[in-house]
Amino acid sequence: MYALVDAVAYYASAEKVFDPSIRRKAVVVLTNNDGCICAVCPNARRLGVPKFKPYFQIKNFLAKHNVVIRSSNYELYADLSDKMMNVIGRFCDNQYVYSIDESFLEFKNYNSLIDDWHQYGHKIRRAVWKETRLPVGVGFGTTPTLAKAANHAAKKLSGFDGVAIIDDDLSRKAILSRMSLTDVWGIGDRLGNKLSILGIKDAWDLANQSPRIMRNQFSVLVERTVNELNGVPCLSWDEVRQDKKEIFSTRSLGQRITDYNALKAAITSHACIVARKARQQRSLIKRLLVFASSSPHDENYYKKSLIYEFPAATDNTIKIAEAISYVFDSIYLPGVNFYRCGAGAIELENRRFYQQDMFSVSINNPKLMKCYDKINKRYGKGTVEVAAAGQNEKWAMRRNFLSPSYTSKWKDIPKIIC
DNA sequence: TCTGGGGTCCTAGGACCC
DNA sequence: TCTGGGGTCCTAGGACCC
Repeated sequence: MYALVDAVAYYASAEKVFDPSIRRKAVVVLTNNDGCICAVCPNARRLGVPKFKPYFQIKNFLAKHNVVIRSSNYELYADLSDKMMNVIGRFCDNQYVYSIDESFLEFKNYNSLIDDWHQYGHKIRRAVWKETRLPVGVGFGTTPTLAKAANHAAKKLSGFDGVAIIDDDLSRKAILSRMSLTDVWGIGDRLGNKLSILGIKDAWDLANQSPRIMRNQFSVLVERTVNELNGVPCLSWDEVRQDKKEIFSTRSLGQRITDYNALKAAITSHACIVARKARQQRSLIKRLLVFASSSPHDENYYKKSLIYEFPAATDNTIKIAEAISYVFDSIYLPGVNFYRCGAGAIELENRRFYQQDMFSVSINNPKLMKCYDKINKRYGKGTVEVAAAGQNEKWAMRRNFLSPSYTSKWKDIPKIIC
């Protein structure tokens, strides 16, 4: 048995944790630079607030309905996510944290222990609420895709109370026949359209297609989805939680940059984030893509990217920052209003199979990086930083509706006044 | 005044080589 | 009359997810 547990409108719910005054209100959270709406709490959803619409286009509507607006507070969300994941992880054999608010659970040795999955789901929900004040939905299924479907039902379909289970044909049909194609994990707008042209109307229809034909007409991915919808596991636990093949860090800049040093610092700090993420999954970076561009909405759209190949794959932040200085001059162009930039590891190697560089004196020093990560974990991000990543915040993102970092900054710790 | 997210994976097509 | 291979690498763009 698998489960998918995720938070209801996570960012919006996270904003409500330390601010009970907005718990019953309609709340939305904006993306970086307050660009688009990226989280809509149930109350706001009822008003019809759409997800991923540019904020400035819907500003008046939100004001009219007294919707509470918040900028993304990643420090807060990341910290609450850790707490939430810790609670959830206690309830299963294996947990795979799939995104900031979702985790897959695997139950190997529980089948004989649990006679009522519905109750068990509520146990998880209650524990998470009690310890973090975050509302979660729990979906159980015999494959990861069915667990996802059950999770959808738990949160979005009437008649469910935050928990849903797909463990036999009856429950499978009952839920899938009420789900649209694009509610199925792996089916987006495009595939949804193409499938509906073939007369496939909902998730249940899709489940009843021949996997072979789906493979021929579309791809092996759709075939896999069909199989999974029928309870045939195709995504093994290891496949669900494979290491990333690419790791990117990119961002739109709070304000446009023309300055050489400012852009260089911004890109360097992205590269350092990539390095940190690579270390987390024990990968080394062989090739790093570096890019910067103006806004695609501007005239004279400028975009330049370069690939730096390391002689020997590395996860060393210092070497990676160094690489930026090698390529930066070929990316920067005076006079361009840079709007986006970033870096991405596009070829990763497993550290276990590390090939040492015969000609390099300094080998990868895992101790240094371990220490570096530990300090930053203990004392907060940015405590130790490569100087080239810069201290100046000129390019920091725009966050006009930022809530306090209640759990990660001393000055923001909530005070209880009696 | 001006505003338009971020991450990952996959594939088609072009360039180049032998 | 018409015909012309196969592999690798790179890039841009598509698709999907949250």
